[in-house]
Amino acid sequence: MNIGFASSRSGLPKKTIRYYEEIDLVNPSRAANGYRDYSEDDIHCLNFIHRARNLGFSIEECRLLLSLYQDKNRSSSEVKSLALSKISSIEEKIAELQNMKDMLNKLARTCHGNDKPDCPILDEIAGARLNP
Amino acid sequence: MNIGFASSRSGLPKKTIRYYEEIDLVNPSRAANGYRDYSEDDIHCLNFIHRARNLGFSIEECRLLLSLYQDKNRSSSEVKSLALSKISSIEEKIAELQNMKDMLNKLARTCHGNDKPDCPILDEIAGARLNP
DNA sequence: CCTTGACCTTCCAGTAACTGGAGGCTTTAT
DNA sequence: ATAAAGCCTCCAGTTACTGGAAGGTCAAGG
Repeated sequence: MNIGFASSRSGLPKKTIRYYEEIDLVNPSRAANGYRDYSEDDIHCLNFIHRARNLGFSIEECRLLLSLYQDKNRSSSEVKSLALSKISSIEEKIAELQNMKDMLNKLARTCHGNDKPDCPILDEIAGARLNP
Repeated sequence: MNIGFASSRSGLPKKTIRYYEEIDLVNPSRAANGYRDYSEDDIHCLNFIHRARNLGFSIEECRLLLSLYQDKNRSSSEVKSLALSKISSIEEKIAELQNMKDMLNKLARTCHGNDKPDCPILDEIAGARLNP
C-alpha cells in the first residue's frame, strides 16, 4: 500500500513516515513506479513507533524498543528498565515545570495588570529577587 | 568588559552570548582590537534574559519582555498576560507528561522484568490496548 | 625579544524530530 | 485529453544553542 494509505492507517503524517525511512527506522519496499509500498508489518512498526513516541520515547529509544520487540530472545527486564528510566526523566521534567509555574504564579499574583508601566514581574526578572 | 567576564557575570556560556548577538538580542560595542566589549547595561540585559529563560520564556518572548522592560510607557497588563499564558502552556505540558508517566507506570507494573522474553510493555505498545 | 598559554575572533556543522515548499513524475477520474 | 490528486526527491527552516577548526591578540616569564 502506498504512503497515503500508510499515513491514515498509522496516524502519522506522510512527511514523518518518509523521515522514518530516511533515518532507517521503517524501510518499505518500492513498487515498479518507484512509489513506497508498505506491508502490513511496516504498518505495524509505524503504529508501534507512533505509540512509543506518544509515551515520550525518543527516536533512538524507539529504535531500541523496536529491535527488542523483534528480538525473540530479549529479556523483559531490559524493556522494563528503559521504561523506568523514562519515568524518572519525565518526573524530573515535571518537577522543573512545576517550579517555573510556581515562580510565574508568584510573580503574576503581585502584578496589578493595569495600564500603568509599574510591573513587579519585570522588576523581579530584572533583579532576580524571586526568593530573597 | 570582554566576553569571558560577561559570561561569568551573567552565568551564560560564551557561545550563548555570541549567539544572542547574532540574533540581535544583546549587541555589545567593540573594542579597538575587535573584541566584544560589554557595558553594565549589556550585563543587565544578559542577566534579565538568563532569568526569563529559566522561567520558561522562549527567546522571542524574552525579546518582547526586554522591549517591554525598556519601554517606559508599557502597561503592566501586557506583561501579566504573557506570564499567565506561559503559566497555562506550562500546565498543559505538565498534564501531558503526567499522562505519559501514568501510562508508563501502568505498563511497568505489569512487567516482571526478568530474563524471559515475555514482555507486557512491548505487547501493549504493539497492540495499543492501554485503556481497553 | 620570544614563547607559551589563555584569551578572543569568525565560520561551518551538528543536534532532535520533523515540517514546508519547489519542481516534476504518475495515476485516476471525467 | 486534461485536470486533480498523489507520489517522488531535494533543499531549507525550525529552536536554542554547542562543538570545533583556523587564526588573531594579549600578558607573563625567561
